[in-house]
Formats: sequence, C-alpha cells, structure tokens
Amino acid sequence: MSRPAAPARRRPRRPRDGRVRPGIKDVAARAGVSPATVSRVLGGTYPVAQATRAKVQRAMRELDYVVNAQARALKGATSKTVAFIVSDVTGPFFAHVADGVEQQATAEGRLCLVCTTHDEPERELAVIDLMREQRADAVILVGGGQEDHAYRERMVRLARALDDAGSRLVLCGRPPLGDDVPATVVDYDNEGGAFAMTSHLLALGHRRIAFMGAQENLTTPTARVRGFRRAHHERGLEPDPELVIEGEFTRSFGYAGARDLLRRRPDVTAIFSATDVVATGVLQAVRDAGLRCPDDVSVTGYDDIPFAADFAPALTTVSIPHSELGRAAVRLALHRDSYSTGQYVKLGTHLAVRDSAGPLPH
Amino acid sequence: MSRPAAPARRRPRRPRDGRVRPGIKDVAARAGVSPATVSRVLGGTYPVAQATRAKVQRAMRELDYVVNAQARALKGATSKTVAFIVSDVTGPFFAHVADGVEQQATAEGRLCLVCTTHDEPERELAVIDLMREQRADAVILVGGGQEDHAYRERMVRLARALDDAGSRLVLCGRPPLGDDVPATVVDYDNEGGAFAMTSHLLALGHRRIAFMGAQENLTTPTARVRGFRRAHHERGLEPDPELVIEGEFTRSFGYAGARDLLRRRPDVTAIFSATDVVATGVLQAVRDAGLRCPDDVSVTGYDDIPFAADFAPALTTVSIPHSELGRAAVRLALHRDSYSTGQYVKLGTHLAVRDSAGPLPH
DNA sequence: ATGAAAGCGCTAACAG
DNA sequence: CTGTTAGCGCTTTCAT
Repeated sequence: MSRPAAPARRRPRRPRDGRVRPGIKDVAARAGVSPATVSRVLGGTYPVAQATRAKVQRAMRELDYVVNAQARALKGATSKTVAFIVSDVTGPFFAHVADGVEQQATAEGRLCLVCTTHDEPERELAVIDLMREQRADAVILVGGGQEDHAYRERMVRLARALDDAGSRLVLCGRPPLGDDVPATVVDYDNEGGAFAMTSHLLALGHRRIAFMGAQENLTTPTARVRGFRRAHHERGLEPDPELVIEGEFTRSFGYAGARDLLRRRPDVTAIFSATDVVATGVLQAVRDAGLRCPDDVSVTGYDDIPFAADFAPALTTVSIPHSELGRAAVRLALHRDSYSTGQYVKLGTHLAVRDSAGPLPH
Repeated sequence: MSRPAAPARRRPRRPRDGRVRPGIKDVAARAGVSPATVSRVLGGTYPVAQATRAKVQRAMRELDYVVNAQARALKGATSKTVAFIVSDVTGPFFAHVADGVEQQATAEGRLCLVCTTHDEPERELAVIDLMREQRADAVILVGGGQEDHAYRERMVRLARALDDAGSRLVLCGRPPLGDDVPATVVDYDNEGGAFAMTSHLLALGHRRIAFMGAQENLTTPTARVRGFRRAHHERGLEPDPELVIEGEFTRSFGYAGARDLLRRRPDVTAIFSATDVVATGVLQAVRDAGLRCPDDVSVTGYDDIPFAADFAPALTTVSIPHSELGRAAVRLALHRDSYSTGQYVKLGTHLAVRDSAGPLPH
C-alpha cells in the first residue's frame, strides 16, 4: 500500500474474443469529444453544437454503435419494460390481450416481457420476483384469479412489493383487491355479459337452460354464474340448481358434461357454456348425441375467441374487448398519478349473435 | 487539478421518495459482512461459511431484497433474455411457437421478450437494434420471409450485427441464409407437407385441385406450391396453372378467391388452401355457393391451428410441430458450439386427416 | 457548449 | 472463508 495510487495496469481493454461492442468511449475517441458529449447526443435532450452532434453521429454509424440498455437502466429508475404474466400462452384469451399490451407498450417506448405461470402458485411468485429484479414498469397479470382469501392476501403483498420496487401491478380480467392496495385493475363485465346472454336465451323462449362450467373458487366463472342467475330472477324465474354444472374451462369437460347432461335431462333446450372452449366440447357432444344445433338444442359460449364464427354452427357468444383490455392495462399503469393507489376500470362486453342459438323448438 | 482527490460529499444516499430498494450493501450492513460476501451467497457458486450464509439470507429476507438484474447484466456478457420477434401476436401460428420458446427459455433460465413488426421492414430493423441494445442471448424471428434478394442481404447483415453483439439470430420457419452466415435456422418441411396433402387428395381421386394462396415473393407459400406441383408430377400429372391462385393468407382472400373460382371453374373438386385461415374463407364460400363439403367439394388447409377440428366440417390439414419449433429455436441458439456459424434443422410435418376432404364425387 | 469525475448495484480478482 | 478494490457502460452534476 502507501505507494500513492499506483495507476494499476489497465488490462488491454476488451478481453473478449472476436469483434467487440464499441462503447460510448470508443465513439467519443473516434469523434474527438468526451464521453459525456456522446451521451448528450444520445439522449437528445441537451444542447449540443450542430457540428459536434454530426461528428458524433458519424462515429456512431461507423462503429455501428448501439447503447447498452442495461447500463442505461442501471442509472434510471426503471428498465423501460412491461411484463405480461399469463397462465398459458396458448390460451385463446391470450393472443389478443397480448396484442393490446404489445401495441401500447411499443407506443409508450417500452419492451414487452412475457412469462407463464401454468397456474402454479409457486411459479407465480417466482415470476413476480423476477419482475422485481427486472424493475419492470408494469407487471400485468392476465386472467381470472381465485376467490380464495389467502390468495387475495398474497396478491396484496405482491402489489406492495412491486410498488416498493417502483413497479405497478395490473390485474387484468379479475376484480379489484381494495382501495388501499397499490394496484391497477382492468376488468370487463363478466356478470353483465352473462346476464345479456341469458336474457337472449330467455327471450328466445328457452326455460331449461344449463350453465356449463361453474367453479366456485374462481372469480371469472363465479361472476358469469351470477349474471346467469340474475337474468332469470329479473324475469321472475328461478334457475334450476341442477342445471348449473361445475367443471373446468376445457373442451373435454364441455364434451363429457354435455353428454351426461343431455342423457340425464333431455328437457334442456339450451346450454350456456362458460367459455367458447367449453362450447367446442358441448357442440361435439350435441352432434354425437344425434341432435342438431340450434334446431334441437341451442349452445352459446363466452369470450368470442378467434374462429368462433367458423365453428359448426357459427357460435353465438359474448365478445370481450381483449385488446382494449391489454391497451388499457399498459396505459393506466404507466400514467397513473404518482400517489394513486387503487385504480379500477371495467370495460363492457357485448353479444355476438350468430347461429348456434335459436328459438325454442316447437 | 492537483488537489489530491477531495473525498467528495456523499449525498444522503437513496434520494428516492417512498420506500426504497435495498441494495447489496444494505444487506451486507445488516448482516455484518461485506458486500462481496453477500454477492457470493447470491451467486451460490462460491464457498461461504454456513453461519455467514444463514445470516445473509436472513438479512435478505428481512429487507425483502431482490437483486438488480440490470446491474448484474452490466457485468456479465448477456442479459439472460431471449427475444421473440413476430409479425403479429394474434396470428394463429404465433401462440404455440411462443409456447415452445417460453418453455425452453424458462428451462434455460432466460426471460422472454416479445416484439412485433407488423411486416414493416423499418420496424423489423428497429426491433433488431433494440435487441442488440438489450444484449439478448437469442433473437428469434418467426414466420416466413421474403424471397427477395435485398431482403436476404439485409438479414445477413443483421445476423452479423447480432453476432458481433454476442447474440444469436434464429430464423424460425424460413429457409437458411447460407453457411457462412452466423445464424441458426429452424425450419419445417413446407414442401413435404404440401406434397403429402396433395398426394392425399390425388389418392382420393381428385384431379382438378386448386391451390389457393400462392405468393411468389414469399418463402412459405412458394415452398407449399412446390410440394403441390411435385405431387402431381410424381403421378405423371400436370397441375393446371389456372388453378394455382395468387392471394394473401387471409380469410377474406379465401372467401373471395373460392367464390370466384367455383363460379369460373365448376369442374374443380378439391381446394387446397395455403393456410387454415384461408380455408375458413373457402369453407364459407363453399357454403354460400350452396355446395356441401366434402360431398361436393373437398377443402383442406395447412398449419393445423387450434380449433381446426372444430370447423364445419372438421378441417383436414397439415400439422406443424409449432411448439417444438420454438423449443428447438431456443435450445439450438443457446447451445451451439462457440464457433459454429450456420446451423440448420428441419422438422417434419404430418397430415391431420379429418372430415373436410373426401373421395371424388360420383 | 463541453469536459471531468462521481457513481448506479453488482461481480470478480486479489489479498489476507 | 472473507474483506478490499476496481470497474462494467452509461448518465449526470459541477466546472469551465
């Protein structure tokens, strides 16, 4: 020690193998200016003499320079990214919400990270931690959640953790957590859509309508069942509890559920499937039972997935503003007032009336 | 200068507003160790005394510490991300390839960035530059490209630029650029699938088969047309040039194209649509013409998109190993030999025989 | 208008 | 096994 700061042998700079990324210093050297000046022309947001700027830009072009996003992010508060967390990328729901998210993120100069959880709570936690590490501006969780109290508490904790890390949690397609929780919620009217669809079937004369795909612990199907019931009640009708059938949002449940139902309750004239995917199974079961849709039994869905109009017959369903959901999620997360906590937006849904539901037979 | 390094007033550390992200130093202070030690327990890959490790871990938990991914990436050579670039997230092709990419990326400890180009060449360039900035490990370009020479040259340049930046370009679903180009290509057998499908139709007795959706300047439809032709030739048949119909991969082209065709050439007995999306339009046109499928005219597709089996009738099509394509893309990009340049893998396709193609009428 | 210098939060030699 | 010390590539005062 004590030797006054031996200027330390600088290793030959850039130890990497092949060609190497030029840095801001290389550009500076080539342009005959200081690194600070290069940084200023990069940022654009600072006065730099026309001539200097030109020199720097030429040097950048000649060196094929690109900034290092990590180094830049290290200084700033965020990494200019938006994270998109979903159970499964192949869900028919996903693509169009992703489209909205990506559109808006790009419009706001953000990159888009995608992660999946496959509905594993552990993985969900892990992914959210990853996003904290990345310091994403917004973390958008897509799809319905559980009704469960413990789950809700966990979400609240995650929202706070993200908030502390400077990120914003956005819940997309599920109900709010509460006003004191720093999260943005972009929901759509599950109950209203189900109400409208059920009213439509009721207006067509149907009275024995089955709801296929209830799930008590999940927010989405629960809200849809609520709308289903309310539509009955508003007409002074009481839905038959036996016709509200529990099951997952899968084609195979739709198939098995409808097959059994049609056997057990041949008096049913309409089947309101909780989702379009369920409806595909239901339609298959109807065909296999030798019944015609909509002549013998009406079938409807929910979601209006791509190609719903190409089913046999074209599916009458509830249309969700998928991509607007995604766009709103990003927009709200990025432009909230600095000190707002809870934010809540609910978008509307509308009926897509096609061929799979018709008037009551006879 | 000459003043011997005035030790400079340290600002009160952490100027941010609300709560603040604890850093490695905070953890170190709390655990009573040095930052380096904290880093070592973080990395896991270095001997640390059991007791020390425990102390550090407790401190991390108490502070709810997460590493700063940007700071970490600044040191390392890459950012542990894989970029996924696609024309449009809502394309039916996208979801399952994305699924494969995401799966494999996660398995390899990488995060997944998604960007869209909407087929705008400018945007494609911009996006690739963004990925250079991000220092993504792999940049996966999904979907067919143009046959165009200029376009190809541009790709070569991009491949080199990415290579210099330490990233790997992967072309997914398009032909190779050449052996000397540092890129990985994961393709599938477009021609073989079209050959198999055409042979299937020929074997069913069809002789007037239309190909709906040729496009000369794009690699994908061109390869499919090639398979279509070859299947004819191998049976000593010459495909009627008038029946190879130019058009985009859209439903509306499928509809208009088939409508006109059925009017102009009522002798056609089978329509091979270049994609399933085109097939949806074709099916609609067939229905609207008062014809039945497959009784009057057979219709087939290509891609085997989700729900192809739910069309009316269930669509006979060519199945592409979408998610394996995505998985292979990531796997190869990450595990290539350090000095390999061109890499090329071609996956197989297979027929999904369903109901929309039947034997020749009469 | 430009340059010098101090870090952002972390990792990685190099010494103990 | 643990602490010290340099930076990674960039932005940002503070001087000039």
